[in-house]
Amino acid sequence: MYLYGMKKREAILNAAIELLVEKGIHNTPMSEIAKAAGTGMGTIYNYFPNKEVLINEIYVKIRKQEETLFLELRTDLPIKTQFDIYLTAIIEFFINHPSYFNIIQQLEASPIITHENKEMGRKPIEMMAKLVQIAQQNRIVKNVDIDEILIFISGAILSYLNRYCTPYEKKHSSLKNHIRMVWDGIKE
Amino acid sequence: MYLYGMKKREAILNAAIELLVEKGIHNTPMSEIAKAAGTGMGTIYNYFPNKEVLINEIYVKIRKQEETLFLELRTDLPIKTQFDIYLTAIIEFFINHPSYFNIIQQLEASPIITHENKEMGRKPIEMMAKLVQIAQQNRIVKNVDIDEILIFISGAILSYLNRYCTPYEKKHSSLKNHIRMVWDGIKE
Amino acid sequence: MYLYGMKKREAILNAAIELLVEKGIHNTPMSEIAKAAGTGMGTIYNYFPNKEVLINEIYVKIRKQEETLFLELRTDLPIKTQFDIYLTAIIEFFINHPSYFNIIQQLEASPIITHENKEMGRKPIEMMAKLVQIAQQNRIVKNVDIDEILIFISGAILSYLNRYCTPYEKKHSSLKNHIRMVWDGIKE
Amino acid sequence: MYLYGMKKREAILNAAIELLVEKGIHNTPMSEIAKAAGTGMGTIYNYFPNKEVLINEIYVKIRKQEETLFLELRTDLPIKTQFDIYLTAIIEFFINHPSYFNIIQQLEASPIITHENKEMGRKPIEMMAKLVQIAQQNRIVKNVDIDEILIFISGAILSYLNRYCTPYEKKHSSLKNHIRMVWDGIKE
DNA sequence: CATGAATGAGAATTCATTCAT
DNA sequence: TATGAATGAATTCTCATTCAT
Repeated sequence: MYLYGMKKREAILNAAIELLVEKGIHNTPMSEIAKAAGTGMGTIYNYFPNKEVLINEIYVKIRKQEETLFLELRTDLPIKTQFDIYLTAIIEFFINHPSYFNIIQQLEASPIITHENKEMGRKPIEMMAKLVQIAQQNRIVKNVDIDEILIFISGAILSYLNRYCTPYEKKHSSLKNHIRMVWDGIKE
Repeated sequence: MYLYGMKKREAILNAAIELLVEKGIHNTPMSEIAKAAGTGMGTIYNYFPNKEVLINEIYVKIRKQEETLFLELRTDLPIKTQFDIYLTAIIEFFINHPSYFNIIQQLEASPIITHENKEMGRKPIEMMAKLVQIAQQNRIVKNVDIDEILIFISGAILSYLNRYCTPYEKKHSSLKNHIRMVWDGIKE
Repeated sequence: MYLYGMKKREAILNAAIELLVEKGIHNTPMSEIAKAAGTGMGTIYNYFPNKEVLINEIYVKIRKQEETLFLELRTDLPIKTQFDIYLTAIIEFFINHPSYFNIIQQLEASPIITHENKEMGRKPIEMMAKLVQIAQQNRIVKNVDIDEILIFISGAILSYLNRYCTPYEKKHSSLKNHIRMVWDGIKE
Repeated sequence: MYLYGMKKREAILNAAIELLVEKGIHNTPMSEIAKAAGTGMGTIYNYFPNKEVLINEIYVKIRKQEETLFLELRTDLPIKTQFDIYLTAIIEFFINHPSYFNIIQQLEASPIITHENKEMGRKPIEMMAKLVQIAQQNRIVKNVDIDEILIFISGAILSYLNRYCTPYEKKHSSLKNHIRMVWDGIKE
């Protein structure tokens, strides 16, 4: 059956995600992932050749989900509105999956994730790139190198989530204020 | 000698920093740190009770240096100028010590650094907090919760450095543009 | 197999016993135990979480075997006869397993064995306690606090074995004489 | 001066004794002994070539003190009285120095103490041997191989002290009862 | 003689990965 | 396929001993 193993595979990935958040990559042995996933240790190796690949797949899995948030631009809406929608969506995505954010943070800094996958992880921003480009053409956004603008935006997203998703830090900043600051930063 | 051990201690910390950047925390055995520092393995344990403490001290060491950048506000200068100075200084500090930035990134996400030290690491931003407060009183900066503004600013700094200091990514964004965007984001 | 691991577990315990006698606890690395048991180092840790537990289990194993010597009193026999049987049995048990006695001696004085296990190690003497109690009721044994009598008896056993099982000391004292002295010591 | 170092030497031995009781031989590093003795680590090695020798000297030191208890027989007294005096003296010696007993117990089972020193440790019993011999000649004590009798006696002493000096065990057995049992055991 | 920092051999322990069942 | 016991290389950490001061 072409779906063979899909259940187990998912179970392993999900168990791994949970444990990675809880204990960090290097304190999460494969044996514990197996136990949490309800499989045997050897089974993991039927799906993933080694731990590195497993971790990379987690990274990719999250990035893929992130991508699905922005399949196409809503060209029928004003640019500013699209911008708001985009930022709100991505931030809410991680707020709803705080473990995803935690994992991404851990992995982004880790040498385990291949350069290739890290590059691929930046894809979701391409949609934003298009949006910014259009905005620049309409002279709504500063005429600055687009990469610089994207860096600026992603930094803002990151720092917001960083505070929001970190334990010990419970003050819920206003998302609207934050998005407004970002917009004011980039707008013409 | 009253400077007992300062030489060895420093040698160990510096060797560790270099290796941490090169290979990541968990691929850097204590034995290699010792070798790189030109000491015996046991010597490390004369200065640091275990690896965790050593790593934490590296984190603290960097944060302490960061702190020295902002001992006092230059109240004789216009706020906007102070703001530029501050941001430029912090960003240039890390640009001049790219390994420091790399380390901080690795460690900020790591469960090895104690909560206490992470808190302490946020001190440098307190100077900025004062500046923002004054700016708000003068209605130069948006009347938004000060924490939100600081998050916004630090996010911008982070993302800029992230691009700048990451290997594989050599396009040097314009610092001026970046700072301008930050300012436009927060200004009234 | 429902006997999972019994083979390896036993092999490890037995190898450890042999080495402990030969070289003492602190001169017996886990790696050597593994080699002697014909397993890999890691295997030991599949059965015993650490060295301390392994050592404790050896202690318990021996004490458990000792216990089986005295499952029930032979109430059909005269008390004095039972007394002889008991003492002879326990002394012969250790004479037949001189390494067990050596181990017990080493471990009894060691802070590695938990208080709980040490307590449990005194169980075998409880059978003797019953016997003494009956003897006292029949006014065959001195009317002295039973614990004192048991201490006296176990001391006698210990010292006999100590001489008998110690290397360098080959003079075989007469067991009968020894038991008679013990009896004379406690009899009314 | 011929007393050179006597102070330091004693300080080291005493500190070591204290620590050995508290933590066991193998959990007492030389560095801690030095600290407790108020000397530098290197100083220890001016008095004792290595740890083994230091430990052996502790053993010898205690045994020597034990010896001084019985410099000569009190031939003016009845044998039974001498016997009582002897046993009481030795038991009270260790009751007054419980750490000595603990050390002796630890060391007797340890391969660190040389065979030579262990043999020497049995000297104190020679006085008792003489006493027993005389008693046998007077047909007061059983005509059994003298070594067997000595083993019996020392076992009784040991077990009494064992209970008395062990932590967790606070019931104070009556010394008189114990000595009476020993006597009854050996008397004709 | 006194000191204690430096050393590195050696010990315990972990864990990714394999492979027989 | 699924399993998990077995494995040993790799890692952290300890501590007896040395030696320059």
